[in-house]
Amino acid sequence: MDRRQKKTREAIFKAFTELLAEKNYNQIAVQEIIDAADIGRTTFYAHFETKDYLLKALCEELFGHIIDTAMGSPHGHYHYSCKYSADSVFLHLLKHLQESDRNILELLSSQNNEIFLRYFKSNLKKLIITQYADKGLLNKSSLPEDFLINHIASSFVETVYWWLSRKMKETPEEITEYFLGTIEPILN
Amino acid sequence: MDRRQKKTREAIFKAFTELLAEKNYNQIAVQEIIDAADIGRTTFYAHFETKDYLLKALCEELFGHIIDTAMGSPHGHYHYSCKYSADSVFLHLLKHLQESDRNILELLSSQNNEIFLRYFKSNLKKLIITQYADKGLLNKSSLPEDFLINHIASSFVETVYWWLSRKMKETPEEITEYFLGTIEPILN
DNA sequence: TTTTATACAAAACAAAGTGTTCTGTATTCT
DNA sequence: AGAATACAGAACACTTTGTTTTGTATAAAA
Repeated sequence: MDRRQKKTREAIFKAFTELLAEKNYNQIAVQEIIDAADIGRTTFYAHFETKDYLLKALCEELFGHIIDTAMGSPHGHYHYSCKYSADSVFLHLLKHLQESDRNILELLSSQNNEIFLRYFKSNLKKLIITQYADKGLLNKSSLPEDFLINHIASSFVETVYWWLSRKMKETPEEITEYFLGTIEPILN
Repeated sequence: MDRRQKKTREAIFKAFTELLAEKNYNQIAVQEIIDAADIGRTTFYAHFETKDYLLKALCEELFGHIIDTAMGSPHGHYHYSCKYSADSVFLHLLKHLQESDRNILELLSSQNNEIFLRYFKSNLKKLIITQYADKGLLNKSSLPEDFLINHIASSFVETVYWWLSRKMKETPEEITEYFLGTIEPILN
């Protein structure tokens, strides 16, 4: 990709992210993004058809990346049991969120959190399928498999939401414990 | 309240609800609502300062009413045990949703479902507090009480969401069973 | 280096939507 | 019957959107 394209794309993302952190999505004008990114009006529309497409692109970058890395090399070189590895992915995910260079947590705590939590959840399902469903960990329960997948994904996202709404007073380890405390009783 | 006010307020709600069922909230222009409600431009702004306030008012009417009736006379004349009564409230809630004259389910299944699910959840917490927290049913668990309240409310809303996304193939009784299957193991 | 392609900036544009103000009419409440 | 007020209609200034045009600068290819 052209260097110029990369630069302006990054500038747009950066400006958009900063605006999202401080005000409502609906109340952000395209012109504001353009001004903050310091680019020409034409340039913006050359990159993104509309504000909604920009949002979509941003979310795909943010969550696609996070989930992929969490799935890719989830637990180093150690040999965990199947179940422990499934559970520990969530701890790693929380740590990834904290350490992320991009301010995902800022977006998830902003006024626009519902938007991002929704994207987060939909991307998370893939991970749940890999970590639980494909390993046959959801068969013990009498509940339907896709109901459980939805439930686990929702519970994790809502746990993160609760964590953020309390200003992240707890450590990732504690949050993981809380989360697993709601999931493990169902699966056994 | 003036009859004229009631009429136009109803006309606006009706038009808005129908529009919400078929297209995205962000893409609904105030003018469209005005045209659909067949009222004057001035009249709309006399009733609602902005589209967001209209949404808020609609949600308060919809969910405030549903939750209140579910809390008010939850289980007829029978004498249930404390726990059973707490659980059965959710079955009643689902039935209320189905039977509602207003098309709440249509809104919850629409493109705008996140908006309404969020309102649903926030109103639901009051009910959870009444039915679980105030009865001391959340003390057995080692998890923090407000974490559990959030978790139960979220789980119910997400269960409803899952139900709707599957076109409500299951009965309210089955859905209640699924939902309680995710909650009861935690509380014991 | 030269050539070619293209990403960009700037300005102007029509179109649509927003929220307010004014005047006159119709309805409701007392 | 009279006073109050909710409403309709039109006009208004204003903001935002998305497109078009023209010219320049920069990157990739020869």
